[in-house]
Amino acid sequence: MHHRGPGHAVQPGHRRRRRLHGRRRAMTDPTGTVRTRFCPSPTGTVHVGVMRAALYNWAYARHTGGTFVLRIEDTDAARNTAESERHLLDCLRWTGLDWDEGPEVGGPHGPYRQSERSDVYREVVAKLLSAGHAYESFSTPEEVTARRVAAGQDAKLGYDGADRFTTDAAKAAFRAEGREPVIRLQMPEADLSWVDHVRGEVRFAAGAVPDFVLVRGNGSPLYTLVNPVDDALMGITDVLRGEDLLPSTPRQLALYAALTDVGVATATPRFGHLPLVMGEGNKKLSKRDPQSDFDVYRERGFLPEGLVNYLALLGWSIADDRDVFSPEELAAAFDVDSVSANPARFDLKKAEAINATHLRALPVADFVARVTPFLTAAGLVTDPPTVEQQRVLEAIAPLAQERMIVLSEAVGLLAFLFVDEVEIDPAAAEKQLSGPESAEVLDAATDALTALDEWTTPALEAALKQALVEELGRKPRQAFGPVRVAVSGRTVSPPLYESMELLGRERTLARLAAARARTGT
RNA sequence: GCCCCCAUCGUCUAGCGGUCCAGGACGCCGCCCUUUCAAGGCGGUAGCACGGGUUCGAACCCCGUUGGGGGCACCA
Repeated sequence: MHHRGPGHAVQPGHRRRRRLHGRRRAMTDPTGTVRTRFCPSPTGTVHVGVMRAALYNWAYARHTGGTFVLRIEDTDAARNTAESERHLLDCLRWTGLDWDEGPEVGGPHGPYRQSERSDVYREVVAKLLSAGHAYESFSTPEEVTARRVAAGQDAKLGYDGADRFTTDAAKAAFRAEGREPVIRLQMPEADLSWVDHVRGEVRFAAGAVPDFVLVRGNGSPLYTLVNPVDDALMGITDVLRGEDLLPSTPRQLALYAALTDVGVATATPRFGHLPLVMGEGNKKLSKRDPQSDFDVYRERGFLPEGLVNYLALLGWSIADDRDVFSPEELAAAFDVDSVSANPARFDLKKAEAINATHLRALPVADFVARVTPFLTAAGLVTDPPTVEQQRVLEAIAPLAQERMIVLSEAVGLLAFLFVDEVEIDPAAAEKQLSGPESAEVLDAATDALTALDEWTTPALEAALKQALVEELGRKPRQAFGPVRVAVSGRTVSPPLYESMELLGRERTLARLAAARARTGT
């Protein structure tokens, strides 16, 4: 593979300018191989935007021959559950995003769950405090707001730095009245800027970001502390995350400078802020939106490689004339520096089209293996399938495969082959099984097929065409519509003759009779 | 309100100053194929938000306007 890790010569192309600007970085660039991370907070459903971020981190690590780290950010005990974490890991595995370090696989920088790292944070905070980068702050949120308002300012400006120089005596007095301080980082006086992988140089003016809280009054650490500390300790070189976190980057930069000063960090990672995944109506795809739940795609029978392909397309393209590719091709080609800065709307239609392409490209045996669990879950085939069920499945698979978008559709499309009596879709019956014309067609078909001695696809085709098209004079769509519905229960089915052959003479004739009875003539 | 990000077909994108009266994909429309529905093949529809610069030349660079989005917690 072509390695283009940081520190290497810049590649041709427009992204070069970002790298060149990078020369002006004030802080130390990471050196060595790329280390990316995915650090979800397991709080319930898995969001597609979050999985896209995981995918890009994985792909960048794989592309550069680097390391992909998984870390669980469960500092908010009230919102995180073991069940959610299991589910998250399961989603990652299903998607094929294997991690080199993290829960269940270990690694040299563990533990990889923040709930197990309290001692680490305590130690770091002590260093920050004694070096004067952080301080105890006794102001309550109400007091801060009151001060802003009194000064005629917008309360949204946030904390005002009033406690930076609280004396020991004053602290003692606050403690005496039962107050517990939060610990804040003292922000530097200089502008904070970085060269973003996706956006180029981004700059925040000095003073624009208030001293922020690192540790709660009750002593528990916050994300604002823990996330950069762990990135530093785990040697993360490239932080690729959603654009919604971009405004917090100045704080991280300031913290990194402090961490470097006290010897906890050796370098500041590069950042890449990925475009947001939008839902309908130009809004960030929220957790409330059913479209955002990663599970629904799995359950509908999206292929992992199909979903990976589509998710990768949300902000990136592999070439100007192609958009279908495998996870391996993604890993080989992916470069964060060519990720688009535009927000991307999740387009279900396109996701389905991409998935359908992958589905059709599957070797038949593979397709059968993947579709079987869906049929089993629906109670159509046993687990494992019987020899006969397997035979039918393998025979119909190539025909079914090319008319499906997701695996779950196999249930509706193939059910008729695995039951004695087919359940007829009312709308289909209304359309094809009512009136004397339908009765006539079904009668003619029944006669022709009863007389048929060879029950094969070519024989069935010849007999039906002869009886319905030639003798009855029906147009093909009028001739075969009723027969199709009678046999399969739907207006959409695998090819008719093949289906009838697989179904066998007895069940086919029984269904024609049953349908004939419904015509009401 | 303040800070930040973004701006090419309806959607996702290619485009990196001339090779662009802007390419691909999804969608949509039409035709072909055809036993339904698909698939497949062929063709079509549709876009550089606006205004100023810079330049011999701008979708591409700069500034502004407008529009959209995100963030402003003792959540992550």
